[in-house]
Amino acid sequence: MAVTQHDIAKKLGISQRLVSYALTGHPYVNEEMRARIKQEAERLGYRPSRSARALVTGRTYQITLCFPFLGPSHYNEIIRRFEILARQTPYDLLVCTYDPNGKDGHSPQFTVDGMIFVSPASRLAMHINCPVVVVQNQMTRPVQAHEEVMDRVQIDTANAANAAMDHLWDEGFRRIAYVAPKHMMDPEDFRYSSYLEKMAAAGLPPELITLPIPGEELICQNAHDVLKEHFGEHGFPDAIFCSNDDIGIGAYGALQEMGRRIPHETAVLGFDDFDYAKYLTPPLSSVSMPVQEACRRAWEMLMQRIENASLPPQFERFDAQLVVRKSSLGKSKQAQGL
Amino acid sequence: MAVTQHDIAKKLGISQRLVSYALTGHPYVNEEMRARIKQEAERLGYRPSRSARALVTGRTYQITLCFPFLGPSHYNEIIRRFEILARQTPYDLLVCTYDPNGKDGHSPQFTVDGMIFVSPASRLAMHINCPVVVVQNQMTRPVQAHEEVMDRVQIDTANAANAAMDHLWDEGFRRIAYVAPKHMMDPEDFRYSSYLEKMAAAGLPPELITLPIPGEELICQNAHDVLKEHFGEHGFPDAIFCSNDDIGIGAYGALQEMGRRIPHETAVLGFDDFDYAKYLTPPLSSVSMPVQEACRRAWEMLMQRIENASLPPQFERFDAQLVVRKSSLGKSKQAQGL
DNA sequence: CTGAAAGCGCTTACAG
DNA sequence: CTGAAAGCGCTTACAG
Repeated sequence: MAVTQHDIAKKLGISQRLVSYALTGHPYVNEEMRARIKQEAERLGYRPSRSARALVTGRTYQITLCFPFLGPSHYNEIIRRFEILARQTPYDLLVCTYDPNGKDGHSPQFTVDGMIFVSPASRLAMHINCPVVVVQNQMTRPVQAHEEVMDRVQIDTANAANAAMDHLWDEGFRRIAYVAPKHMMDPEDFRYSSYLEKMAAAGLPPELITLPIPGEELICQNAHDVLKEHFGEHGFPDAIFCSNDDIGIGAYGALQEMGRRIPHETAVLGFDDFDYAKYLTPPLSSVSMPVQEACRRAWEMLMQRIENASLPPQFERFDAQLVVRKSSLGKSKQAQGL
Repeated sequence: MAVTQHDIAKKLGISQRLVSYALTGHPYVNEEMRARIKQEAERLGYRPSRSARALVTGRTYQITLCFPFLGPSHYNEIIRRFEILARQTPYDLLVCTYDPNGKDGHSPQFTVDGMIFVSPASRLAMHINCPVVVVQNQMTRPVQAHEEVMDRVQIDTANAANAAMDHLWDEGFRRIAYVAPKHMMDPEDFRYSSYLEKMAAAGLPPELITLPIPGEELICQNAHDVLKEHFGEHGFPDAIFCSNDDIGIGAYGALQEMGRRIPHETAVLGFDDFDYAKYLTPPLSSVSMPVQEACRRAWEMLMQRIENASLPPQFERFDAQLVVRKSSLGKSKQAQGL
């Protein structure tokens, strides 16, 4: 099968241990010998067995990145950021999905050096007995006991979500709909709660448009289909607050196909501020997430936790921020050509 | 440290081997004992060491998915598809980037059961001594000797790329620009060669707009910035042929900000047909890639190669297909309101 | 500096 | 059915 250190040693008439020392940079090897060994390793096409190394060192040099599902551009950006970070370290990156509602059924079965959970998985992460960092949106509920002992990077969405609803209101929109997949119609989520509160305060009925939980189908397509049907049955809202930008794009498509102009007839506001938002026609208002900073900090926390398991819980918050673009401007600002 | 099979055995007063048999489903264990062992394993929070298992079985149950870089929505869809496939098997998915020009410097150092290279990496993949499948676009050059012995899923882009250029021409556009990152300005790439040939046949000078090779910056933003500058200096082409849809979105942004209407004043045609294409304003013409089928087939090939290393080289081709939408319609069709 | 060896946590033939 | 054991490919203390 594969070439081992033993093969190299035999070829060179030396001990296997010397090969190991030479290859891992142990100082007790003279440089001439090290060079010969490395050359022979290369010649034979030697590749170290990560399993064997991991077994003896207790380190896999693998980090698992866990999402509730894949698809959203926002997650794509997160994977991209973590890959850039991982590339600068000896760690490799595993990507997997978990069932956020499953107890721990879908959670990765095997050992890695650390895990990063994106989003609501704090319940799941609790059962993992390796270094874990959770990147999650701030919730309306107080921090739970099991969360307080975890390393967490929190994105504060409360202000931004409130600002988004205030903005839509101030722009003069009254019939405002909220669109989200089923699992995000959650009173603990600030998007949802901000929406409900604002509408309740105004004495207006909420208009909730629920999408299926993302599976194999595409989120933007789900959104497009459901919204077209909704508009056909109930007519058009003045504004649509989307729980992410993928839904926002679906809304753009639905409105456009039905001849409805954005924002003149129906305004759209997204969430996550993905890369494309500012280049859409019209540019999509959204809530910007500090992805790069959050990922960098999460990675740093994880590295420190791996170094030192007894570190006190680490915590850092970053603010999400409303970004107003043309897609959510009311009649007065539109007239000003803003 | 972590709980081992030995710990479970000691607690139950049985041998470690019995624990192993019980957990891996070996028939030589009576069901009552198996249940007791499984229960105790659960109670202790046992998780098998993948390193130890891999060391003895020679299987890591890990597959590495390699991209030249991350970022494009098209790659996001590919990751998503492979994750869905992997989830139905015992395999985990690693995601990494490689330097397509490096000899093998950046290639993953460690052993996995198989690798999937997306895009041009055939040179690199050649040096890997584990099962490899390459998913690549058809090239203008003949298949090379080292490629013929590899398992390959090929996307045939020749017809679609020609059809795209013919379409732009037939719609009446004459000043057509081609936009691509530097490494894709490659005569072996059918997008580029189709473009050059069509322009040459028409006796028109090519208008090549070169983007930097994707790094940490975003592709759509690079495209946006470079295009704005180009338009400012050289004015607007009649149509823009983009080597992927991320660039297409950047073009939308640049044109929109400069007050140029699509397609009335400048048409845009993308490549990859990402999820958002049909929901953009106007819907983006593109070339649709059979991502789901290609990924499914690549995964199947890899599983078969792992089962049987002596299988003859596997090969399958899928066709890319031009999808005409509103963004590339010429004046006559626009007038018809199509 | 180097040889002979223990051991990481598993799987799996080999005897009983 | 089960006990005692070999061995996967490494790293690393322990003697010399």
